[in-house]
Amino acid sequence: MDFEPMGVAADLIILTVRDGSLQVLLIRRGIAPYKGRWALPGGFVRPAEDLETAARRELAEETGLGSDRIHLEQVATYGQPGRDPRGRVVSVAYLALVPDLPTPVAGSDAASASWVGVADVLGDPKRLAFDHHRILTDAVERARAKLEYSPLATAFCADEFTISELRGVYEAVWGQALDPRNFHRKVTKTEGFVTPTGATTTRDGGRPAQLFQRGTATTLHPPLTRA
Amino acid sequence: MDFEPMGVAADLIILTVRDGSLQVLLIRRGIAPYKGRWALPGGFVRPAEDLETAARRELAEETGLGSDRIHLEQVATYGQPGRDPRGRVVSVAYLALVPDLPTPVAGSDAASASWVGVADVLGDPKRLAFDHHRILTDAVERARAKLEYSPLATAFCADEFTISELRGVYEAVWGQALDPRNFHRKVTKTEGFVTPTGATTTRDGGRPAQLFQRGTATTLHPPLTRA
DNA sequence: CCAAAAGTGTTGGGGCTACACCCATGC
DNA sequence: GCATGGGTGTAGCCCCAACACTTTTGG
Repeated sequence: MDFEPMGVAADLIILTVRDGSLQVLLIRRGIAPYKGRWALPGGFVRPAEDLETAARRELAEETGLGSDRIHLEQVATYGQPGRDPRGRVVSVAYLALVPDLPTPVAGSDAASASWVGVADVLGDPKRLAFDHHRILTDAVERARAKLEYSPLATAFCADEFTISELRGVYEAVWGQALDPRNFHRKVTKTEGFVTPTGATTTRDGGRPAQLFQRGTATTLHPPLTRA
Repeated sequence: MDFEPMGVAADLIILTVRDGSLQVLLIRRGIAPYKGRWALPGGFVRPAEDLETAARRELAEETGLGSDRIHLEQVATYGQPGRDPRGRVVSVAYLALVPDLPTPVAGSDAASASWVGVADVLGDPKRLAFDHHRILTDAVERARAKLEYSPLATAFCADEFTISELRGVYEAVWGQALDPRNFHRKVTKTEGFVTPTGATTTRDGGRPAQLFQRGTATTLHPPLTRA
């Protein structure tokens, strides 16, 4: 075997919807390089550890969540020579979608981790360390695209949610208002997207709304459409 | 920096359409492990080399094509401990789509490289070395999905092609017959999918067919649909 | 002339957008 | 009662699958 050894890291793009906007969990770097700049959480993959296991471990460290039920998927791998000034590091990016957490960034080991609006970060290419702006761009586009043809938006919701809360997720991620009536019909008619629990809530005001859980579908036929 | 060094490889899934079926380029391994078994072509990323550059280099070695004009995209990264018995190797998989090459597997350095029907290989999970069956499965599904919403099918065609040749690509990749008349209308009406060259050919028999080139679109609105 | 493939026209049905309208709650 | 959001009905439009039909070649 004749290869140059490299560092392999798992970096996380942890997205949530809070206060009607899409937000990403960032940490402020305490050490060089890029000391004081914002960065995506992440760390090196351990010798006997699977890539996804490493990503779940980092996720648990950052959010304090036993992360089995959190949606996590690989996005892409970034390996430009020079992307990390300390040496040759290849980074595998994982996208995590989490519900609005009651405890904001609990057991985090990073001194300062916080939720930041995605629109703000994407608007300033110099805000993030390394090539993390590029990674975030790719991950957010992946999330936006997947809302169209998968039931993934439910990953942003609590166990039980109303249709209008689900619509709020779409509106935050896509940055676009949707017709509440047509959205309601489309979601409830699509086989396996959501299943009613029988309960209702008035937490959104107005007439009581039915509560739903995630369904069993993995793809949406037909898809929802942006713009 | 406190990390365990790992080998990073770029593996290739090179697909083409020949004789009406989707085929993949495989090499027969001359050395252990998995000696004598079929495998995807690939190799280690060099110290100062970008991941995609490594993939293009391997592609050129296997196909003999100056590969600038070949479609190449990253699919996913595989890093299970134990996936390579020789040590910890993380493999970044790249999907390449090539036209039916006049010279079958020219400048290949591997003793025996050949085109194999994808359906055959996918039907037998033990045919390929390492976790390459899994990698191939993922890459083929990616290709099938992308034909729906991108003009990527043209990557399988020569510089000039007829609509029915393009339809043949769809039928081979999706394993499904399409209506020639509706397909023709859909493709030619979709802005930027194909542009007519003005020339015609009778190489497919029957009435002369117009020749087309790839257009400039990157996504198809509306998409073509399977099943 | 006939076979074969290219390409156009047409029609009926399904789904979707846009909006009118009614329902059930809190205050 | 009135504001607020939940949910249903429906009309018109567009798209699209299905298929009849015409065109242009080779043999």
